[in-house]
Amino acid sequence: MRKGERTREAIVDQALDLATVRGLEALSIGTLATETGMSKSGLFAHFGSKEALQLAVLEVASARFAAQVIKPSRDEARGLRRLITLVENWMAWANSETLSGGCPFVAAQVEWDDREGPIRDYLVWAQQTWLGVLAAAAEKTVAQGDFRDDLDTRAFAHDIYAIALGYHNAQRLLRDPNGEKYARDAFRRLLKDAREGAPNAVASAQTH
Amino acid sequence: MRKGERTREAIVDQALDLATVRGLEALSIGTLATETGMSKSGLFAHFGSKEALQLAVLEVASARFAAQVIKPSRDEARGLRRLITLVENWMAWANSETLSGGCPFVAAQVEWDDREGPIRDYLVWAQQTWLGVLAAAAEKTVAQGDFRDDLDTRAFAHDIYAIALGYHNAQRLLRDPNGEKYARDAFRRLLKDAREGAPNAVASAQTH
DNA sequence: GACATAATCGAACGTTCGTACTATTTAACC
DNA sequence: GGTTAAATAGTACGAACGTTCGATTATGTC
Repeated sequence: MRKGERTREAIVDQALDLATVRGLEALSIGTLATETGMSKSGLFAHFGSKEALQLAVLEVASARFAAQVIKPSRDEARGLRRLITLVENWMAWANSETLSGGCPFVAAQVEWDDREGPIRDYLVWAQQTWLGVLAAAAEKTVAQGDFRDDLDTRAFAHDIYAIALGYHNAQRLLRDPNGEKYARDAFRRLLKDAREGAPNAVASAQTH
Repeated sequence: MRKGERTREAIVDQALDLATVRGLEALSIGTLATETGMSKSGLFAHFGSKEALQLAVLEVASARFAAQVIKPSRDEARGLRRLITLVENWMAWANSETLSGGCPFVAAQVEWDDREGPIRDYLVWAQQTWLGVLAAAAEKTVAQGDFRDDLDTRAFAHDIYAIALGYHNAQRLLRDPNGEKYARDAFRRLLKDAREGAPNAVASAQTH
């Protein structure tokens, strides 16, 4: 029972790598078997279906995202500080060298936005969860008086997500050297707008 | 020579429809043949390769984009008016019922951002062109004094694109009823920021 | 209407796909 | 170390993939 889990993990790791580059659907059991040095059937036995393999890939991607983006942000004080760290970590994640093909969720979300089933459901759930984390951080920032209190935090989270999508596109497709600058400027503007009229607006502006 | 062109167009039209839903790579000659009531080989003869078919699909998508988004904007006065119309038309395009699977470029861009070849090249060119159109409209708006003259119009175009990506995601994947509102608000903020300190800032604000 | 050519079809190619089954090897436990 | 179960390999499957080729039908032209 031990060996199986280890190889399964190794398979999924490699599968994630392959999926970020080629896409989650183009991920094939045959090439994955060759890449891992296993037989097709031996590899297949770990999952039972391609869909289960794809879900396993998304799950390990979620775990990595949580470990690299969300978890380290807990070192920062709740509120604005943590919110900024979340975005900072997110940008690093999208550019991570361990994800040779960019953020796996961005690719999968576009791939599955017109299909029904458990994969799509998982993607929606994952993104809603992530937007919830961002919105919660914004909520806390409002409570601390660093954002104005009529801020629509769901909209705010959506806007951050849009910035990240633009960043991903500029980096991955256009290879625009200004991509990072554009994203940072957009985020700064978003923060400024959220701060406008906040109780601590002046003090907050001083620390930045 | 006439009949061939007609059927070819019909094929590509149907192919575009299929590609927006399933993706440009998942577009298969077999299913496309069934869907059009043709034989696989008869259909194939029109293109000579799958890649040529995919390029043909992108070309017709470009033509439609030009016809539905860019061309009608020429009825509007150059500058801010036209810029707003461009974005307005773009949002309508992304939601167009003729594109049952959303904007074909968004899907293809994510699909090909990690692959080399003529398809990727075309996608980059198409997007650069579109960003150029947006930037040119912004440039004109600056020249007319409706935007501040230190505005980075390339960055501005990028930001609009990011908003559109967020809009597409909210509509297609999340099916968020607030998606449109979020996008419009973000665009309004972007305009406001570009207007800040512009020569005609007050007059411009009055017309909105 | 005959002729040339364009358009389409039918059948088959070799691969790869996901999956199913049965062996065989390997690892875990007493 | 032998036994049992887990893990992997082997083989095969039907279907779909893009592509080729030769035959056949439809079209446009004189």
